[in-house]
Amino acid sequence: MPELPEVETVRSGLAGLITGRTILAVRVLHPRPVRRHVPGPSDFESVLLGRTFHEPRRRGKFLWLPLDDGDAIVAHLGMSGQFRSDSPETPLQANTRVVWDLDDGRQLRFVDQRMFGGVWLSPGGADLPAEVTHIALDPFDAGFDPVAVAHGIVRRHAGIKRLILDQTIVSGIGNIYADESLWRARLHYDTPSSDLTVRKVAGLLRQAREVMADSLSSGGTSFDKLYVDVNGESGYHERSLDVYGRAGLPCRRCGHLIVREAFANRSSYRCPFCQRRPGTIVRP
DNA sequence: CTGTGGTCCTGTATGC
DNA sequence: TGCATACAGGACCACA
Repeated sequence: MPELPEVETVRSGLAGLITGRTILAVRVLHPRPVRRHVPGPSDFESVLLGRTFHEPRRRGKFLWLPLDDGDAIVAHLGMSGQFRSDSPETPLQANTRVVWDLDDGRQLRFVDQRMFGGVWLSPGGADLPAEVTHIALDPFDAGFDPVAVAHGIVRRHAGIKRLILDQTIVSGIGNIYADESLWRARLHYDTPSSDLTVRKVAGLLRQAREVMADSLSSGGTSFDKLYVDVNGESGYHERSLDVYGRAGLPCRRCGHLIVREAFANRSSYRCPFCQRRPGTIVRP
């Protein structure tokens, strides 16, 4: 479940491991994770040889690894993707999909159980890959303007959670941080965006930035071995989540029991008191 | 253009 | 015990 804080943790970890390193060999162990590399798996193995990494970059949940000639390797972790740095003597982890041999004698490995993620070459993509241009700025970007984004959101007509999950409106937010942000802003996930004020939506976006910053400071959220950093270490932020995954447990604000509801093919968690369904009348 | 729902994947947990 | 089903969900795409 890598969202922005987890992807940023991976990016900064990669920065110290691959920046300035040259690729000596590439092995693709499963074709699916390179499905977006149109020339195919064997081309991916040959076309990268001899190129050198610059510092990895990120927008929302997309990563890219600029190369010294102006191209870039684009990477998305999907649901379960991991980058690992290992000695070549270390046996390959289960579900290892792509391996790069680097000129410092280490291996970079892309491991992905469910294979929703992938890696591919983006010609000329060092500055901003074409495959990432449709992704909106994330709340950590210096150019991110919560009020401007909020104006766009209140002009739309969908449930607020759907819109903050839309990576072309604001990027980096996934199911966990959407629920956490909505809890902090005391909003029901299905509140029609057109019923909200710009001020309220801008506040929600600032909450999203805060909750993701809190998570980033502790290395990202993880529940299991599906998200780990480049050294295989889990983050510990799950202890401080307020609603996500807490069905049946008391709301930390008011004590009402958190509920889990199906929404848009996924789960949503909310406090039935702090985050009432829009239009619900509550008598004192 | 906007909104909605289905699909891809595999490992783990749960139910009968 | 064993098999079947549900579930996890980010990005993309088809369709109304």
